[in-house]
Amino acid sequence: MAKRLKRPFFAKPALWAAQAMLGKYIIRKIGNRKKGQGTLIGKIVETEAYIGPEDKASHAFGGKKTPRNRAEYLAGGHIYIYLVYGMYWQFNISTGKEGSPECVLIRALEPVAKDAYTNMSEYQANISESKIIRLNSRGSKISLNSLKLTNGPGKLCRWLKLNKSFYGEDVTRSKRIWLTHGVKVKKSQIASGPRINIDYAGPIWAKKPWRFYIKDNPYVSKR
DNA sequence: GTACAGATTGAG
DNA sequence: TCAATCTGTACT
Repeated sequence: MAKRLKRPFFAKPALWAAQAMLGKYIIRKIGNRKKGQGTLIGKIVETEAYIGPEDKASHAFGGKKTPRNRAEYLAGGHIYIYLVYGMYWQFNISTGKEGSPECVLIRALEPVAKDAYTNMSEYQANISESKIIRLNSRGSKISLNSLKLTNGPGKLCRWLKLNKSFYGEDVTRSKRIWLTHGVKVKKSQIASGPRINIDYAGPIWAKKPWRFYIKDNPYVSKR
């Protein structure tokens, strides 16, 4: 069984965790079997780091704490999820120690399917616990060539069926969502650039290269 | 009570 | 380029 990432991993600073999460797998168990749902697995290929009070782009800028963003302050490994533009959920995982409002925004996933592996042992080594991987949106199968289902923060939440009920959930304990070690990503394969759509933070903070992604991965959100 | 803008997306 | 869509937050 693939090992679940534990607290120490998430207790690290957001800038470290945002890069370390690349290549990790998000395992999402969906209880309703009726519609062929079982386990969804996505490899993290794009993230952004929000480092807390001093970061003008952070929801916790200046130490702001409200009912909406309180999950950012939880110990690393808790889910901070919120709605933007009235329709899209944004999936973040808090990092750092309890009381430190850092988090990592998950911006894109590569759906992982059995077919994507070159051999069965590699497949089983990584996701032996899961049974069915169904790449679907709205219950229907999609082909592996469908690159547009998880290449954005709003879209991947739709794919993983995440919503407010996950607010504050602890991914080191949850039975419906967690992370595993996935595949190793070499440092030379990691690219970085400015975070997306945070112009409101002003040029200094908007330019910080705190968006990280796997080079040449086709599932990275398009610029 | 009310105004307002947003860590996006897909269509035109 | 722009509308969709909605709620937490701030301000009257």
